[in-house]
Amino acid sequence: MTTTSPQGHTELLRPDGSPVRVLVVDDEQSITELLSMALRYEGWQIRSAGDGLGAVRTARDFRPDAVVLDMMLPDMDGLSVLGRLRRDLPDVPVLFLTAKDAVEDRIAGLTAGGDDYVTKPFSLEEVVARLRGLIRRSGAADRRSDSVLVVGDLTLDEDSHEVTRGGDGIHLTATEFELLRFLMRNPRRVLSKAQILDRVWSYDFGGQANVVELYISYLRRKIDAGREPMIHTRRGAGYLIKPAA
Amino acid sequence: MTTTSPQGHTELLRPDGSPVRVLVVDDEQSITELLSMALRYEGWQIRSAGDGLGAVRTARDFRPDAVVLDMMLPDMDGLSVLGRLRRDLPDVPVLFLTAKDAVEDRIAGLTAGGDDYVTKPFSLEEVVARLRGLIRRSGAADRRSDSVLVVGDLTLDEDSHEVTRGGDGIHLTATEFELLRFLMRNPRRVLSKAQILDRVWSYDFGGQANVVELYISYLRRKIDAGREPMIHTRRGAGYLIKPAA
DNA sequence: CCCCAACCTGTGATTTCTCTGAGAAACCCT
DNA sequence: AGGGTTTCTCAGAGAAATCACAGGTTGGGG
Repeated sequence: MTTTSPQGHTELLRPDGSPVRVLVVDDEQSITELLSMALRYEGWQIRSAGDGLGAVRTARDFRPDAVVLDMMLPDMDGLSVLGRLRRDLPDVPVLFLTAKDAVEDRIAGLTAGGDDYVTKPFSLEEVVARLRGLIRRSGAADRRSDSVLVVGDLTLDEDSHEVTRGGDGIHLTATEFELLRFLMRNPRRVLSKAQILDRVWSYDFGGQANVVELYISYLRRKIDAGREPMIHTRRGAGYLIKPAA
Repeated sequence: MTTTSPQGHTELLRPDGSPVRVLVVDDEQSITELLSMALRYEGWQIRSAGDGLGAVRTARDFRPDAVVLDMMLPDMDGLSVLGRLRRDLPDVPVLFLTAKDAVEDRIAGLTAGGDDYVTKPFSLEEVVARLRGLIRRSGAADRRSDSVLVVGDLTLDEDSHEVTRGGDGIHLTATEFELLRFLMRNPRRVLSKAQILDRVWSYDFGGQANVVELYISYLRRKIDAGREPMIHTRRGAGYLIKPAA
């Protein structure tokens, strides 16, 4: 089952129609706050914990549909937390947060059970997309919602990373793909450059705000090239995407 | 009967449509957890036990369609467990886990009856593949789903390990075969290097993640050589296989 | 109708990611 | 033990992606 969220895109719901529940675990409060805010915006119900013990305790009565778990916690290591979580909630999917330069071998085995991970610093779009994927595949959401976004004759497949316009395949880079996904998840809505920067670029991006203009330019070249444009500028406000019609 | 699993590939179901049940027996908890996670992800229902007695007791009321049994248990030796299991469930197929240097001839005798074994450290793809084979042949799954994966003009036979492209036979090494099988069981899906490493390489592999790149390179040489490529790189995301069309 | 802020986009430096050759070590079969 | 095969590390070449910068363009308020 899906319904329309305050943000305008379809959201996942549990079989009984109640919102999806996500537990966020990180010791840096700025991170839990950032994530909580972003995930609530998805229409999900969020709880957070700052350490492993709190996570296990919270999970027990909150019974989340998914967990976002930092691998680096003050009191226990990520794997122990995982083990304890799994004792109470054997099927809950977990999205791990790891440091970019963290030893790769810590990652080993984490995705084996269908779990997933993102490296810090992450972009919110990436976290949300992966979480949606995990929840979708775990069956916690009752609709086997498919992974394809459609706006007009433009399609974007989140599984295969395939993008087509009018049937023609279009190759996008990773950043272009995320930007387009964000636009397509919010069709007909004006998104400011600040919003785009906050969602699509990682939270520690320190560069020039005009990367957004640049990447919009790239996208137009690939998506609107010689066709009825779908990406529109609202001067002073931001950008929006809508069907060419 | 088959249906589409959360992962997108077809899964085995019992004649009455209920999920396949598998009992996992190992004294190392990290192993039972790893296996439970991976096998649940196949859509199967999993119970685990840490010793022979627990295994026999659990089997009695769980009535699994297959058992994964470590030969090295603290309380009894593998053969006794097997004997007791067979008293309650005469036909259940068993996948033995053995140490690499275990006495081969003993195993050989065991597998004569249709059982199978893998050596530790194993790869999850291998365990899953063997289990699928056992369950398929035992008739617990109602469709004798055939053992050939097909993507475009590429075929891979899980029983005979035969691989062909456009009718031509292709010789693959064991690792190449497992990698290709994993790709073909997830066609049109981007699989990250981490996912591939977690599924195709053994759980204790501590090496460089670029073995994946290397083996993709080998596969391309053998499968895509001079033809329309089927293996594609999604830079920054992973690899996927799809029909050349 | 003019001007300026906002926006667009070409260029190229830098960084990141991927591919693959060469060779060492392990393995296997006889 | 010996030769062929397989697995894997290492490292360099090459390709692709990201981004800063800057000059050009546009649109709308005054």
